[in-house]
Formats: sequence, C-alpha cells, structure tokens
Amino acid sequence: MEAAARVIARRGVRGLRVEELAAEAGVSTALIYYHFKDRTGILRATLEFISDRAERYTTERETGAQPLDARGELEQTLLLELQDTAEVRENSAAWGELRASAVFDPELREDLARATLVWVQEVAELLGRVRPMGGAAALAGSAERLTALLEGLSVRWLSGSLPLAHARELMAGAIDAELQRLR
Amino acid sequence: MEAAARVIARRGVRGLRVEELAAEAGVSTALIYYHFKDRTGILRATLEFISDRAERYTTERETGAQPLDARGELEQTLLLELQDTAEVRENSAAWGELRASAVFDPELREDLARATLVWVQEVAELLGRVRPMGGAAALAGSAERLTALLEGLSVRWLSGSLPLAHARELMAGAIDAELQRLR
DNA sequence: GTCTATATCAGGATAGAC
DNA sequence: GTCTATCCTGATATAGAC
Repeated sequence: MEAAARVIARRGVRGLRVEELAAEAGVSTALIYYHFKDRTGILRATLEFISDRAERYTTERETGAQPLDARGELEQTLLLELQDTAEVRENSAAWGELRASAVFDPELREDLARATLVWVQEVAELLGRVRPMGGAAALAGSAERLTALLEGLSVRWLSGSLPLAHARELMAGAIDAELQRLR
Repeated sequence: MEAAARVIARRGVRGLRVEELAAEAGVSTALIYYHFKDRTGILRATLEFISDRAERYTTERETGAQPLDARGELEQTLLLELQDTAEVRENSAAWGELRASAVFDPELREDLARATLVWVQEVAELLGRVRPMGGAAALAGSAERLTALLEGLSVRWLSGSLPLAHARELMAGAIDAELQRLR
C-alpha cells in the first residue's frame, strides 16, 4: 500500500502502471493481481490506506509536545495537509487524484463520498469545540467550506499555481473567517 | 474545439482518445494531427478555448435583463460556474481535469497558472467594486480563496460527493463571509 | 485539407510452473 | 504466494494517396 501511494502520487491514478507499482513494491505484476482483483481494487485499497494515514498524522501529536487548545487543534488539523513532507505530499496528491478521477469513473464515488463525510464531520467537531454555541448546521457548513477549500488550495499548490506558503496563509485566513462567522 | 471540450468533459484529459475526438468532430485522426502538433497541443488549445468561453458566459448578461449591482455581478460570476447546463458542466469538468493533470504533467502548468491569475484578478476587481475601501492585498486574498473554493466545490459536485444545490449554498455563504471580512 | 491504412508500442490481465 | 512469459487490445502518430 505504501508503494501504491507513492506511485499514485508520482503518476496519478490514470498514470498508474501496474508494472511500475510492482517494481516499486519489489514484486511481480502477477502478484499484484493475486492480491487485488484488478486496477480498481488497487485504487480502492489505496484510498482506504491514505484516509487512515491522514487520520493518523493529523490526530497524533508528538509525545512531549504540550497539548493544544481547541483552536490550535483545528489549525493543526487543516494546515498539516499543506506541508511539503513526503508523506503529506503523497497523501494530498493521491487524494486529489482519486477525487478527480471519480469525475470520470463512477467506481470509487461511494467510497470517496464516505471518506469525505468522515473528514467533514471531524472538522465540524473541532469547530464545535472552539464554538460550543455554534448550531450543528452552521458547523457542518463551515466544515464543508474549509475542507473543500483545502482541496482546492492543495491542487493549486501541487499543480504549480500557488506557492505553499501562500496556500497556508489563505487557509489560515479562511479558518479565521469561518470562526468569525460562527461567533 | 467544441468537440474537444465535450470529449474532455466526458472522459477527462487522461481519458481523451484522439480517435474519439476525431469522431466527435466528424473528421479523421490524421486531420487532428495536421492541425495540432500532438496531444499536448490539443490540450493547450482547449484550455484557451474554455477560458475564453467561461469569460464570455460569466460576463455577458442577457439583453433586456436589468443591470446587476456590484454584489449581484460578483454572485453571478461565481455561482454561474455551479450550474447543470451542458456548457458550464463541460467547462467545469474540463477545467478541473486540466488542473488535476497538471499535478502530474508539467507541460500545461504555465498556461494554467496564467489563466488562474486572470480569473483571480477578475474576481478581485468585482470584490473591489463591492468594497471600494478594501486594500489590494485583502481583495486578492479573498479572490484567491473564493476561486479556490469554487474549484473545490465544483469537483466535489462532479464527483458525486456534494449535491449541486448544496454547493451553491456553500459558495453563497463564502461570498458572504469574505465580504464581512472586507468590511 | 482530408482521407485510409498501418507501423509501432505500451500496458492490463492471465496461464501455468514452482 | 510468487514468478516468468506472453496474449491481446487499444492508442499515438505517421506515410502516402487524393
């Protein structure tokens, strides 16, 4: 699965060559087909893998780091997705591609919608901790906007239309605006 | 070019088959290669085509319609991109795909960054008409957020993670929040 | 400008041995 | 579980006639 995430981040979903994946994982193509029914099976498993991994690295804090307040948690969770480390870049690129390919291929749409919902709810929950009086609908709306914006900024960054630092500033500004709105 | 926009909207950039494009346009594949150097040439021309077309349909107002105020212009410009008409859907799908494919293929990055900048500046200008006292940097930031959000919402819509009506509500809410912020 | 025909090649998927 | 070898389809790009 790590190899799959790497290859998809490097070539895209539509550029994924099973042979390249096999080489990256150090096995034969036949073995890939032994473990996964077909290309789609590989993609489905990779989507789950990167969702879990993102969940992990946005949630975990280094041991010894002082605990963050609610707003800090929120900012961390969203801004951590805009970082130039191998793991995050891989995750962002692969997530964006799975999203983009679902426009033309319905097969992964359900899995993707489910994963999106989980993510939106997480962010809504964090927003709720900063604004305990915020209504559920308003929190959900803000969470949808913030996560959709993050996807938009992320692909602009990765496609070379927006420097990473600027993307981060814009994201921080949006968090600010949504919290104002929920006041 | 119309055929190219249709095919890219139907199959994606990576799913574009020159043969299918040729059939859609009612000509042979060889003729496509006579007019465009290669696949990339087709894509580059299509990007320009859809940029111009979007410029047109977000700017033009029906003859006889009463003129909109500044805020109405702004809302129209952004919300018109979230509509289920053939032309808009085609444009959104193709634009999103050109963006997504640039993550893995650098060839169109410059053209895309340029087209993005033009769009952001247009929106910043409209924002400036609603908030004449807004500083240039603040207006630019808001425009970047709004357009990036639109891209994010658009791909969620087209990939089946978000109903169109809801996407429109979220967009309207964001316009609201940004105008608050610029007050 | 436009076509038919085709060279050429890459990549998904599987057969069958170990 | 894992490999080697290969079938077969489908796609880009070009040659050459009209």
